[in-house]
Amino acid sequence: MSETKQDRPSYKNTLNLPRTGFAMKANLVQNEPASLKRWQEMGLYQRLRELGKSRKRFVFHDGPPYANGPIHLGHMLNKVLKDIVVRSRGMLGYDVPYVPGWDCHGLPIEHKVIQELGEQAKSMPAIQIRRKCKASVEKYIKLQSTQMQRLLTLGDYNNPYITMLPEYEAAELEVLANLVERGIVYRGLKPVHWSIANRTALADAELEYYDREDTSVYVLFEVANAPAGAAFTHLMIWTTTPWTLPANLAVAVNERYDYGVYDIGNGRRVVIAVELAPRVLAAGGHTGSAEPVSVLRGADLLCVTYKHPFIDRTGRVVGAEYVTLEDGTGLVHTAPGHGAEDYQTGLREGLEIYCPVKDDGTFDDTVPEWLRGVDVWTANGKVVEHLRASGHLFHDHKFLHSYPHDWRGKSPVIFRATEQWFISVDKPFEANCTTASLRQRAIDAVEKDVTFYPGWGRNRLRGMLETRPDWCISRQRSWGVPIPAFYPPEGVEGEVLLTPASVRAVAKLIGEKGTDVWFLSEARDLLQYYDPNADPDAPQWVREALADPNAAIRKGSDTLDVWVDSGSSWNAVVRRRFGDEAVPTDLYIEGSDQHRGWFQSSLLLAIGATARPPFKAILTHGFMVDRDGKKMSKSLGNALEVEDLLKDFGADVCRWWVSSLNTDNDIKVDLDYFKVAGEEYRKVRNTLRYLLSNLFDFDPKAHRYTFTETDASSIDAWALDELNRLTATVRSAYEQFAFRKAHEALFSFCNETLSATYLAATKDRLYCDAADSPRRRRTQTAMYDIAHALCRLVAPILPHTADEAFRTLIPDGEVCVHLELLPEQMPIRVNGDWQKVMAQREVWLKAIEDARQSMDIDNPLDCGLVIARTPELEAFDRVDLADLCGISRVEFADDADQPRVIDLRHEPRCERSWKRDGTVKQRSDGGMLTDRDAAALGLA
RNA sequence: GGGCUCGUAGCUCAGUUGGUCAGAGCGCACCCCUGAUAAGGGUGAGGUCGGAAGUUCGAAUCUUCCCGGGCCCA
Repeated sequence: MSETKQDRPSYKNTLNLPRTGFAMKANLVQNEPASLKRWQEMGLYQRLRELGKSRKRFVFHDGPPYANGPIHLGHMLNKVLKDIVVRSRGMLGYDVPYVPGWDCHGLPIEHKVIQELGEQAKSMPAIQIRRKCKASVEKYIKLQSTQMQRLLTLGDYNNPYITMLPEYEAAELEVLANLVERGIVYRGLKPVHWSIANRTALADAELEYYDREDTSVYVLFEVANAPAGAAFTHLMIWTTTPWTLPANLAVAVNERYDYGVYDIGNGRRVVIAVELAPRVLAAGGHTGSAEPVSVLRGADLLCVTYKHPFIDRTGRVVGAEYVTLEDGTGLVHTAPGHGAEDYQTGLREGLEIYCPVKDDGTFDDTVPEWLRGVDVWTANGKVVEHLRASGHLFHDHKFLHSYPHDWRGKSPVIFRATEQWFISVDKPFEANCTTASLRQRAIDAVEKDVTFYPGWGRNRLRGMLETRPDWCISRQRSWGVPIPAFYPPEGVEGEVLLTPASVRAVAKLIGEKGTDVWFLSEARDLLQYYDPNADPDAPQWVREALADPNAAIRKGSDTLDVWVDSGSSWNAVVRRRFGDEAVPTDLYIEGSDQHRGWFQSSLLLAIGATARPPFKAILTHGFMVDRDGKKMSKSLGNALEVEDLLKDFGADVCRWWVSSLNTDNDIKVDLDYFKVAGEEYRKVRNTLRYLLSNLFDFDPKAHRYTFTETDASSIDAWALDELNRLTATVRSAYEQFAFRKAHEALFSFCNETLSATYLAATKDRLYCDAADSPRRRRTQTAMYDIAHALCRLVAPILPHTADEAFRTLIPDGEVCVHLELLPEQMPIRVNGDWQKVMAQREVWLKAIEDARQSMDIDNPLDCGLVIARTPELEAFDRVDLADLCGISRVEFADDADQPRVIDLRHEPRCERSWKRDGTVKQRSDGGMLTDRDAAALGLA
């Protein structure tokens, strides 16, 4: 035990120890903004567009987030995924323009602005509200843009698309004009929440629910025409809104329920759902038997018709799934003009969407005399009394229920059918030499022309298309793109003006002045580009009215559903910026909720306008849930903030986390997962750092080693072959948008192939060989190529770290890894038996571990290994094999069926390399050295 | 209530058309190194594949039902 460091020469400073300026600690939070700034200053996005001029284009189109707050985790996931696509496709050799966009119009923003304004909003003209909305949107676009760029996403942030800019709005109206030209835009009735006080439609977000006392009534409808042998005379319905009874056109039943016939006296046999009958009969004070005379299925009632209790008309029984046994009688009063479900039923059954209530809440002249001009609240009482008097009322009672109120006026709202604009999904139109409906064309496209990632997206989108109703595209709002419709002057009969030519004329004006012009100008001025004489579709009144300077043409006050805004982006952005051939776009990426939202609105508008889908492929990702799989929300307190994550971990760690996910379904989020991602990131970073640090004295121009046939069995050839495998895996993963696969391969390569195997095995030669030894230079050559390739392979995921490492590897000042392409396969000859050797290594390591336990050896360098002599193994360098096991030497033996570990502690130990390889002896400087170390020092 | 979808070791995930498929990494435990050091290496322990029934010679993998999530509707 005399080998103490004190009395022996120290060789540490004769070693080629690693050194590098690439810090172990990433300091992402400080350093990433510097990368961002560097890329901005060098015009990285523009330079990539320049490089891309000669390349095939891959058009990826961004779905616009809503500009109404800071970005959240969902945005982070979405934007990072998109950025990995953009960067990886670019490095695969495509030209990938990326134009980020923002969705600006719509109720949530208007709602928030109005709420902030408070009382004064009521008296404010639309144009003022719009200006406030615009300011709010601009604020959030700025914020979100900064945050997205902080996530190191690359795009045309200097020239994004913004749906409230005139050029966008004009392009959107062009799409509308095309749909009008197809003949599939029409005006029809639809019930909406209606504020009588404000004479306006309200959206769900504008409702507040308060308790209200109303009268609920059980009403008898006399059967007009029942199936032969039917034992009933009346149907009993229940409603809490007696004022809607004048609009009753049907009674809905659930076909699967049992309905009983009950004798309630005076020859009346009434139908009530069996399950509800006892309650109903008791409530009505019925004293007779509660046993049904007979029982039938809901389906058996479908052909029944009945007489309206106070209007001369018959209604009929229809089936509806929404009929439940919670309240009422199991027979639901249906007024298609006064209820959402009733409306759907009405559409399906071909009923009139009948609404006798005017915008001031009073009845029109289509109702009986005694109700005309009466407001609905007064009508409630009148209807009840009328029913009572005529013997149609079985029971009535006051009750308290939660009822929607206008959040501004606090007054109760009603459901009222109003005129709205629709896009028909079932009306066939001519295009591409075929006649088919929008629905059919969309389904065909989904079946044949669109690729879905994951595949089940196709089923989902198709299912939604199959069942969706006509698209109601009008909203009674201020903050949106106006529907450019014109109505004849008061007192003049005539159809509304909305023709392809008129829409295009207004689109031209809006393209110049923006949609504010609609709210600021007279109808006549809005039509300045419109020539009715050149428009064969122009209604007659338009020609006359435009010719008469005194005619007061009225402009419409509806705006377009915001989904028409974003759904037009394939035209407003892709086609306008990149030309006709850029549509269909190669890829859309959004959360799976967009099967109903943007994917569908884009698909319908593009097919309606061009008869082609807007995209070739759709990639969807799931939603964030917490670690228990529950929905994330601020109110539950389980939401993480993007700002915090960026501050605590940095963008590259967040991106590394995103790339680790299986994004097909729900995505669990928890702070701990970011810590794990941080650990993995450090591993990757350290691996890169170690590669770089061992290249400190390597100049590829001067020192590159040329591999030959004889190097095929070297561990360096093995490592380069592994790099080729990695390259193939990662390229393929990027091509298939399988980022998790790329992530896994990259991590495994850094962690196992490099850190635990190759770098551990080559450490000795890098440190102890003569700096210029061919063996060392060969390893450095391999490591250089590996580092160079690895930087590029991780660049789409870790843009900052990859560039930092790349710039360390090539200390030129000018390079940027994001201007490079992904590596290709390198020509390298490798001994195919390496795979077997690596499998054997597992066995050897196990044997060594066992021996260290049984022989009480601490340091593996005190071990040698005897292994079977086979022609296969003898092709390999025994030093390589020993280094792979971290031991001093390997010997072959004919009798070594099982690997045999030998204790070398009795042999001399090299004071420089710490190996006991059998060549250690005292050298001319007095030190104990191996032959290799002596040679490295030039000693005899 | 309906459509689509998910539920594999503590965690994140692989598991093609049913037959060594019960796997990987992380984490954890133990050990080593101290010339990648707020680093590095080795070994090991963990799961009746959400539950039940069924089809089959054989199922994590097919069918049905149930339980628990998610998105979108109602």
